[in-house]
Amino acid sequence: MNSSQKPRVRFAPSPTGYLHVGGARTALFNWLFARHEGGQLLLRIEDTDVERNRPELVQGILDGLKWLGIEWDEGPFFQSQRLALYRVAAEKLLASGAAFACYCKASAYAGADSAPEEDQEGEGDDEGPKSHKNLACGCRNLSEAERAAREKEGIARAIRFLVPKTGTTRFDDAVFGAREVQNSEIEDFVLLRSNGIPTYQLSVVVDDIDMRITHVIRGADHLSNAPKQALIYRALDAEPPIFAHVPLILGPDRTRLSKRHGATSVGSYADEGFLPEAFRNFLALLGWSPGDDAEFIRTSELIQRFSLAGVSRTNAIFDRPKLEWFNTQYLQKVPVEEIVPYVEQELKRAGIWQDAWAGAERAWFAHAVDLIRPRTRFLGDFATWSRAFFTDDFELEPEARAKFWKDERLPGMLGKLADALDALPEWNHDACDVALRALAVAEGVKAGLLINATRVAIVGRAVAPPLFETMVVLGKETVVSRIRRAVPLAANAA
RNA sequence: GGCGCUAUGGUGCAACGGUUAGCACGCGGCCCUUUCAAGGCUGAAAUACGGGUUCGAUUCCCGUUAGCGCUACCA
Repeated sequence: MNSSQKPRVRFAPSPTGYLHVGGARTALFNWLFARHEGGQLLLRIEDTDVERNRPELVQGILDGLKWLGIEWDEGPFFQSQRLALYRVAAEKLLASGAAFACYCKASAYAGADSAPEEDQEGEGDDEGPKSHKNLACGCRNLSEAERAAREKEGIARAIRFLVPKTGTTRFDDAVFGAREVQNSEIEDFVLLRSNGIPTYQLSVVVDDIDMRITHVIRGADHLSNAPKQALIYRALDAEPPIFAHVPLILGPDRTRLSKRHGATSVGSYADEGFLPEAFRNFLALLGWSPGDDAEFIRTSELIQRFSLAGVSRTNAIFDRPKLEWFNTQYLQKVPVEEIVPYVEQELKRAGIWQDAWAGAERAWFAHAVDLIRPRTRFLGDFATWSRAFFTDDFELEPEARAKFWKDERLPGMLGKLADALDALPEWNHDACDVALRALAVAEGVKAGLLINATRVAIVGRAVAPPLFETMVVLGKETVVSRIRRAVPLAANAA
């Protein structure tokens, strides 16, 4: 009944690029907040910039959110399909006197990239739009006659908000506290462009009112937009929501994250083999803290502990090594069953998946994954260095052969080992262990020499799980034949 | 330039007037050891600077500096 009391938040990306780390973090905070409060999360695509819109990017954003495990309760809504709503609001504001018609020509900035930068030091400081505080547009003083004249001329009209010259505007921010800004510092911003399309300031407010959004959680780069929006809310007879501006995520060079920082789209992290939950955990701790030293926090607990009060006010730098650390932690600490599906996906991608592993050999598969995972860093590791666990089609790493097949007695010993193992009545860890060590004693070598050489023979790598457990997982037949196959190769190496 | 926000080791966070300033990543060392990880122990490493307020400041106030944001008919 009182579901209307529950918070409603939204994630509102604009399809001008892929879903990047910063956006993902904003989406995550919105989602954690909604789940924690038992509220709703809406997804809204802010595609009012016809110039830079890339409709084909929308799907990528949705995919990124899905990979992250962030599900929304309503939407996606597209602002491009709600244009009438914004025009009505703009007209209403015009009629009430809160806004005025502007006939200035849209500033000629078509050249997109910043012109030569006004870097001349001693400029006359009286020219140019940003040279001084002439924030009020001249059109606000147009007489009725002047206005009519321009209309007659057919000059396209934009609608600007008539910002009061005095007084202050206040709003609440759950992160930055109660804020108050001088109206004299706010320019007469555009609400509706001369082409009839609303600007961000208008559409965001109209939608947030219409969608009954209670908390606006977004990047701190919008902090200075909040007062303008609060002005619109009140002019529209609505109460502003509670804002929560979260600090920005910067690249290692302390500048805003962008393409030049390499992989910044969440999709690239999926491709690299990160687990969504590890990524979430990492992201959650960028600009938020549960209040204590906890770091490995599973998503369910993140939801329980999330609070806007824990959001910090300082920008955070994206630390890739720490992200990788979280990934290894999840790869090895979470119950195996949880990562088995990801490994399955990975092996399918590599073309070495066998359906039996999801059926009759399910337990075997989980065991193999469990054996391998302590040394994995990315999901891809299951199809690369530990490939030999799943297919006979694997390479014997040259470096591994060079390192562990130096001794010229090895070919002979490997042959004897294969025979001894083959003769084993029982195939288990201890039996293999005893057989190998007995041979080492008989041959007068350290067990380590044989162990390392055998590891290379059966999995092709110097870096792999403990040998005897590996033997058990691989099975007698495979182990024996791989060792025999290695004998001549070891002879060459030595 | 104007307005605003921020400021704890290299990085991410704790300490919300009184701690030998804590944890984690990364880096070094040691242990463990069957390779490599993981794990355990351990070392180096921080309150930007200057003024206040206070018995006492990382913490509150002011200034400086630095970084970031906004300053578009982009979001």
